[in-house]
Amino acid sequence: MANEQELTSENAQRQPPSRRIADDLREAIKARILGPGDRLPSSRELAERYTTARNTASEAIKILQAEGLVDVQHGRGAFVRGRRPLMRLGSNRYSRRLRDESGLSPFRMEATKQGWTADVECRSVERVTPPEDVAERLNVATDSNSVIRRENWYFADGEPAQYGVTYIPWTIAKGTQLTKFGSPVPGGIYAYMETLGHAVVQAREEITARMPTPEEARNLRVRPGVPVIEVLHTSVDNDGVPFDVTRFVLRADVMGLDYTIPVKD
Amino acid sequence: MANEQELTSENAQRQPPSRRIADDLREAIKARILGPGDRLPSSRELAERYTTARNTASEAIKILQAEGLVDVQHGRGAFVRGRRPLMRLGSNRYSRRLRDESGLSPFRMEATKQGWTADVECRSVERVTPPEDVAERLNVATDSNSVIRRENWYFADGEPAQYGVTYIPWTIAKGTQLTKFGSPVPGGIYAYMETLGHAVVQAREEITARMPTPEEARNLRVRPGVPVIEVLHTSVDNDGVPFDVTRFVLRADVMGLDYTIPVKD
DNA sequence: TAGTGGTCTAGACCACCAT
DNA sequence: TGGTGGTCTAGACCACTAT
Repeated sequence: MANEQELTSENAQRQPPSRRIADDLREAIKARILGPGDRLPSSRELAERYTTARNTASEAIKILQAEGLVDVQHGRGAFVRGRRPLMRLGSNRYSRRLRDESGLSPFRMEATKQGWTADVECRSVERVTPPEDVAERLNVATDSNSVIRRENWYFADGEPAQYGVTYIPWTIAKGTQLTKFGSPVPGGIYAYMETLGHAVVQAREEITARMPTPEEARNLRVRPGVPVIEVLHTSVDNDGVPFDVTRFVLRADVMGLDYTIPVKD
Repeated sequence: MANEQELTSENAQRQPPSRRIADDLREAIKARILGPGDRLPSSRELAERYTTARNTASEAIKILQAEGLVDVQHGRGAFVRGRRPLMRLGSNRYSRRLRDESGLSPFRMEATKQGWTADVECRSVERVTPPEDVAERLNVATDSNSVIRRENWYFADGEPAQYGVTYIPWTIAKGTQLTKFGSPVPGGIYAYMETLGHAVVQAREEITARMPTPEEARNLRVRPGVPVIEVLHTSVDNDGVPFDVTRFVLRADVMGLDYTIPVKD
């Protein structure tokens, strides 16, 4: 149990009690009086200590939760979050040489290299009409079944870490393994696409961050206060033709991105 | 004013009322019954409509706020958020040619090209001891005043969009304009560094996302429910020497990143 | 079973915004 | 001024976790 301390401070009396309590706790966390993994005082305890209603103490804890500082567990308590493990994606994840050396798909390669167990699960493969932003990048029509959609889920040490929805023009996927469920070859989709004459020569990645939808929160098992990173990836082959767009959604508490880019003159 | 509608639905009776209200509102937003900019029913109105306490209705609105779906304004109401403007950073932002053509620093170049007015404000320049992760990347000692720290704030159309804290080894900055307040030349720091023999030949950018600290939220003026993107940038010159590390923090509701990367074999 | 968080009620006061 | 959100109180019941 985390030890007691003089958590009180005379910060801004004009602040509402819930903020004040949150401030005190935040300071205690920063000062390492409450270290990673430590349990915060219970809401009842805080309420008593600050002579407020329990509601108010709960509000304070919610504030820290929304800041991503603590991890609240029903029936157990609120715990100080440890620093993020930060698993990163390299920028040469599509390099053929690296793939050939390891025989692994990009995600498996990154994960195992960093000491995680990796699992990839194909959830669905269907022919659909693409969303607008995808259609734009692939140069396909938005009003017909012009693409194959493949949904994959990625796990690190058994925990969901990201998912990706890949769109491939039907004109490319037609009659190939890409229309079938599961990975076409052990090396992943890109290894297979290369045998079809589409090697990744250039990639564009558009990155945004946002809060997860409730569905994403449920499926990725992210707790409140953890954002997701969305990466819209486009692969371009040696003819300058975009042949795949994938929307990745990563848990920001587990994953980050790491790019090394040459700067042209 | 947003019009009325049958917002109720018989979704999961087992859910707490606040969730149920939030679900209904979320659906209405997705269905465009409540479009961007529309005002949600007030907490009092919701409470009456669902026969709950106002507290409960407020909770529901807070849920949507935390999801980044609505923007709550004190004394005015809760409004449906529009889609993000998405201002993006190019990957060749450090290209010398582009800089020479425009005479602008990277941020100004990006912003003006996309139709924004750009402002950059130098907040402070001091000699300090670097944080650990920065020292690691710069190969400097962590226990002395081994770096110059420069803090810049960036505004798009007058609104804060990001800030950046740059660290440069003292051995490089010593005796140069870099130790002085403000931008050394109109083209920005990198234009100046190039005259010192340090051209950016390679850049590494490590990207994570998280919720803002209260201080960041205040200064960047982000509303609750909006994450920030953190970019740890490292510049490497033609001798392979890292000569600058900058930690950028971007508002995720205004900015995104856009990388185009060549994939080597 | 005792302790924890989750959520609710009913009413209250304050601060902010528009008119 | 009347409507809006922000927050508080005091007490209650439920669900989950540990023992």
